[in-house]
Amino acid sequence: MPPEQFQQKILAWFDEHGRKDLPWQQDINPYRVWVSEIMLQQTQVASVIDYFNRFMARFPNVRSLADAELDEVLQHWAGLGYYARARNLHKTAQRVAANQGRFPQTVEDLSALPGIGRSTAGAILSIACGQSQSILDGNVKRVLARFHAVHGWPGDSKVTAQLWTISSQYTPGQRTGDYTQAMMDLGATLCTRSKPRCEICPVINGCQAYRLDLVNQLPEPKPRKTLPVKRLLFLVLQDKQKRILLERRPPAGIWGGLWSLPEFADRQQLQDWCLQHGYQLNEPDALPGLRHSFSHYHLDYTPLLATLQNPINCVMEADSPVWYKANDVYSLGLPAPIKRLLQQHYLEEHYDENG
DNA sequence: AAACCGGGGCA
DNA sequence: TGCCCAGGTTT
Repeated sequence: MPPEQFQQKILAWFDEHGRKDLPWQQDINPYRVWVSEIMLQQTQVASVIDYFNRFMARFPNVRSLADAELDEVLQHWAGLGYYARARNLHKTAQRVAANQGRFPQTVEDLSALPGIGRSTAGAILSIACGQSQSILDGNVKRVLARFHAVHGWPGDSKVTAQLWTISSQYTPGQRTGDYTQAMMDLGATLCTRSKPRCEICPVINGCQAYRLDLVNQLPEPKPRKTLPVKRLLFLVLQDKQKRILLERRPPAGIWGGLWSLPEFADRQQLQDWCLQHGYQLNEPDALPGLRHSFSHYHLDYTPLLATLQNPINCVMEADSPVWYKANDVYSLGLPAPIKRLLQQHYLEEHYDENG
């Protein structure tokens, strides 16, 4: 989609559906836009409104903010979090006040101020100063990553650079302030991280992620440095003939379709399961915990050893569990950690029998 | 329980 | 240059 058409659709959507009655969209000036942008970096629109109004009532202009005690600024920030930003706000107000209250009018000079980066500078200059400058906040990153089907994590420097290029290509020469607000609004309300409302998006026609059915895959998440850990219990349940209970796993997911030991998130789940199946167990012995690592997570599991007290009513249903003797287990194609666990178990059993 | 957010600060 | 951080909200 050519940039002119993209801009026209975005601006038409903004005219019809965009929010235009937010407090910082009234009496627009660099000071109000700056404060609102800093607040909006960390908090949703709905909660920022009250903070912004109270902040403006107490610090109506950059001079009043510069002259205030830091403690009072922090008090008005209390509850927003990221308190370093309130300190930066105060420091920057003092620098701007020292410049006769005039904000720098270039991205370079603006972003030299504490707490103002390239994107915030672009927002201030486009919204409050009528300049044609691009932004790239989290919302716009998501919109553009999807629109151009940009793979990779947007926080990666190469991906960020790519997205800045795209952002510049689409930024209009006219009505840039409205366009900036529209893009942030679109990302916040339609092109959301989960459950995006593509069916009412003004630029669905040109959206590559939509065309390729990648909307839910893009933007890609931050690569995990440490793999997540899942914890569960495996039940080694033995009957009086020393057979072990095995279940067939569901066809999808890890070890799909393989035989395995019954697994539980916790002991309560185990109890419920026993009740459901009419199994009466002695109190299970927990063996030392073990770890099995997959490419995408670590599985920390605790084997529980228990003995069945009551005889089994053998129900021959399609997905009923089976009881297997030691030797049969090995021919069954078990997941490696389960196989190891059972081998270990039988070795110990054997050892016990022989004293 | 973990991702997210834009910029600062440090190796 | 790249990594970690803050801290409240969302998923």
